Amino acid sequence: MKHQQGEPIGNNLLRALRTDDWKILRPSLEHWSAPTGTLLHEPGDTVRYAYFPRGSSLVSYLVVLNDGRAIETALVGREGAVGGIVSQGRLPAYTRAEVQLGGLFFRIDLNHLEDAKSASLTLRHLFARYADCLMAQVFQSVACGAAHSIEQRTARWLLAAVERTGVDAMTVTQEQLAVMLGVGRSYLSRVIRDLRQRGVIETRRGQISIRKADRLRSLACECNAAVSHHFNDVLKGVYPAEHPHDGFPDVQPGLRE
Amino acid sequence: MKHQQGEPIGNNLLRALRTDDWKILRPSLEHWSAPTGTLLHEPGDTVRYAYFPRGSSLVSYLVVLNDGRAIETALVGREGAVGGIVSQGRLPAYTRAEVQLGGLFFRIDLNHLEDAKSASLTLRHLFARYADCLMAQVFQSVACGAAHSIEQRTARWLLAAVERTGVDAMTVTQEQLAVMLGVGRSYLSRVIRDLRQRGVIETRRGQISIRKADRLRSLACECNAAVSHHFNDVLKGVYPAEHPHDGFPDVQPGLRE
DNA sequence: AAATGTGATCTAGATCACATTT
DNA sequence: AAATGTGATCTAGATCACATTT
Repeated sequence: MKHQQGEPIGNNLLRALRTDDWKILRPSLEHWSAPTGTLLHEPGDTVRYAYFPRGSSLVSYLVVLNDGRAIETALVGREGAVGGIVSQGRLPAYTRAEVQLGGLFFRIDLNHLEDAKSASLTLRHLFARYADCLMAQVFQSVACGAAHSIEQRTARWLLAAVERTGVDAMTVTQEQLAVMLGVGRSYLSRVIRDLRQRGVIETRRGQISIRKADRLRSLACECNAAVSHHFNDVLKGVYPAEHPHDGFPDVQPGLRE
Repeated sequence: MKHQQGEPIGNNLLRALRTDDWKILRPSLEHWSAPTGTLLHEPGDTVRYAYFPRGSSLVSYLVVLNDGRAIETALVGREGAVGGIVSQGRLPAYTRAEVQLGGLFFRIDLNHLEDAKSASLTLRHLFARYADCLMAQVFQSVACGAAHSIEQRTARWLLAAVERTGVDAMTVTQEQLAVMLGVGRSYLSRVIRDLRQRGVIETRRGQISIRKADRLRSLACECNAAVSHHFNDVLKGVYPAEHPHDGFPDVQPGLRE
């Protein structure tokens, strides 16, 4: 909130910057937008930009296996950033990064980001803290996959998406979700049916809407809560809360076909 | 190799430092050792030190779930470091870090490490590159848990431990390994029996020895290879190779009760 | 045509219970 | 006593095959 003169930032990580750090970064931030399905980078690509999702924009990190399956490992929304965040500078990407829900972004050339990090210790530390939170999220996903049922993980995914975007209708086919979770489509279809029959969600072709977030929360595993707790320890106020938006518009309908 | 005058370092990440960066860090590195089972930090602890496993020392990162189970998310040996590596400075730990195979370490106060990072861009970048590789390892573990069988994951774990330590006999009970992988002890016992019957491993009470590493490699999933490939892209020469040691003694028997 | 639903069947892995080995 | 082995049984989830819906 510190550096807000009429310009809604729409990204909590950038909003958490000190005023002077924001001034360093601001000239290098480009306005950018992308529709659902856009690939930010593929495994092996040299990463040139960091992307900051704004408003309801959402990105998935995916590990692509030899057989072509792409398993999701983390979701990033307006609490964070994608691309060259953990590493410094331009490196080959390990993952695929795919826009899960289209919308607006800030984008920055990694050379500029590196310069900014060299210029400011506090800026560097903020990004390091975010990297720690992203790491925590991926750590938790390992444990989640090993320990929790498909119903729990499905509920977790839906909640994570809703919390980050502030949007309660996710545009995703059951097939896509099944691949991301690494489970069978046919079985997932039954899990989703059960959730629907209990009135927790609503479904349409290619879309799942949350009707009872609190019911979903009680069905989900502990994993989301554990991650958001770490965010609060390390980056207070960055993980999306109940009333999270800084006046940034939620919906970018044109980017969600 | 650059900065080696008779002192075997025993850690590939430190060995990859430029001579001048090594000179910055060396005075802050303390000799330290720990037996198998030592906890370096618990979830929520303020992390004060980074630890560099030397020789055959090996550390596990574990996520502790609400029900008390501790699922392993990454192994760290002489290719890396544990504690405050991704983050900067002292932060609450998200994971448990436990010594999986006792031995020697270098240890550094994180305040000193931060000072060194501030003093040297190249040192900072080396650690950032390592953080990227550690992240890749955890990413891959998410996909591995979702996609691969228990036999594949067991083979992967054994290989990862052998590659990092250079020791082909891991001191671990089947119960411990089952918990770390998040699988049933009883079922794992059968998987291990099958591997033994095929002559791939040998077992003793509380110990598993690798007899045919190449057979094990063909039974394991792709995940180890994918991670070591990324190490080679990003930190050439740091992931343990066939003849990895810089004259550092392999065995610290006193620390492995 | 792509997405979803669903019956039928299969199987990897979990769980229980208890014996055996170290 | 702790670790391991193993028979018996159960079940979450996978897979197949095909119908139905959008």
